[in-house]
Amino acid sequence: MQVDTFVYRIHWCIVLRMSRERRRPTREETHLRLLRGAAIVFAAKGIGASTIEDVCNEAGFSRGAFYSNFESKDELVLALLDFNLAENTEDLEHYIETVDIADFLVALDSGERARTSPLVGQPALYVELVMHAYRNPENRERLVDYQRRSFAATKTLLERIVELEGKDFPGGIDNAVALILAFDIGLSFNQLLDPDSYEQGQYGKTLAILHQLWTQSP
Amino acid sequence: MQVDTFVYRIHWCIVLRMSRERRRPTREETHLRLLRGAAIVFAAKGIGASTIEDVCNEAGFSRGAFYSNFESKDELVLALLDFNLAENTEDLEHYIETVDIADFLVALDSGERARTSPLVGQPALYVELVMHAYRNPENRERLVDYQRRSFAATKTLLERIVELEGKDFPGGIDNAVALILAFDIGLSFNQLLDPDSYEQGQYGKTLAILHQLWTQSP
DNA sequence: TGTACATCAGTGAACGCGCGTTCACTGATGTAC
DNA sequence: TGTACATCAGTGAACGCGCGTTCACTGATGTAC
Repeated sequence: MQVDTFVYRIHWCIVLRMSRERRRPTREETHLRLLRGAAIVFAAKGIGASTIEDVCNEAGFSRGAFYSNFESKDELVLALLDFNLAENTEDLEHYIETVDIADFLVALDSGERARTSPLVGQPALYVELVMHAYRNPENRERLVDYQRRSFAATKTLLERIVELEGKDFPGGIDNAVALILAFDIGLSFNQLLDPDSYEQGQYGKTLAILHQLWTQSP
Repeated sequence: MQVDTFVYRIHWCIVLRMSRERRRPTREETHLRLLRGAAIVFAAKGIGASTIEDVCNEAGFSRGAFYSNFESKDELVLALLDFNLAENTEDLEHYIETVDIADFLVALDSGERARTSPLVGQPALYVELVMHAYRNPENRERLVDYQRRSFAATKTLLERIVELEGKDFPGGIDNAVALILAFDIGLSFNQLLDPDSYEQGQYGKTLAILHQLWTQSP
């Protein structure tokens, strides 16, 4: 690139922003709004029953805009999966590495939901994504990878607790991790249809009871 | 009905069976084969992605036959739900009332899967039916009813165990039931995508560990 | 800061396939004697 | 056990709506001077 070209570019970068205001979302914004729309619509109607038009209405774009940003409906699902899982794994791994274990256990006792949950607060979307991935090899591979990272992260947390208490889990740590993760998603799943049959904070409360049973065991 | 008519009917009931053999399944058989076909197809492809034709091919009938037996696709899903839940609840309730608790606990120790599971061996179908019911009021009502009956049946089982051991669950029995049921469906759910990461008999083994932790607790 | 032009993000009408549903028909089963 | 007829379960072609996808177009943004 020649120097004069470079100077022009800098020049216009500054000038254009002042002379012509953006009247259209950036490409990145459009992409993100479509993903957010998809998350909302998929959770509400299910992936299969959601139409591209539903997603576009939710995001405020036309169907043409959708196809300018995504290859197909399948690619949208994959993109949403990647987007959510990446965000969620980072978040979880960071939390688990930095949390103070004593604080964590106190929080459990107070019934606070632990941070092990996949896509916290969107169980219906998570179930949709899992069932879709169950039938789509590419999505499946990525979701399995995510599940194993969640497993590993949770295992790290338990290892830190084991170290603190100086006491092993009967049946092995992998079993304990599997129990915690399965209870987490299973409880969310059962609460989907019948939330009234469960208490607020039941997940944390139950884990606290299990923790107590374990620490008090001979 | 006049007596001579009655006599004729009896007469032909016997005679026809010998003179003309059935070349067509009875209406009841057709109905059942369509339901079985639906169970297989729905589990494999998901309810939304399954077509009436898929179900008919699986059952060996034409689409016309389907509409002679069911009002619509939605009615098929509802019928399948009712059929499976009725069978499953009865089965579970009967098992729980008659099982010998000592035998039950021994079986647990050996890693045998307990009989609390909804639609044992068809987790994908169960998840499909739940997500469909999540969005269809009529189906939802029936599935919630089923879940509460499962809950009650499992609670009966635990009450018998509590009586046997002479010891209460910390946190209350409802909590223990919720834990067991959530762990059950959650483990099946997590195993869907990644069966290799779990051992055979992990459900029973883990429940046995929990049982032991509980009985040994002070 | 302005202008001319190129590019390209987003529009919305149109296409066509697939699927749920219908319907005229066939031949098997039920009924009456 | 046989016959005549009515009924009705199941067939498969046809219909038409809805949805994924395409495409010619518009006007906003990027580029060069």
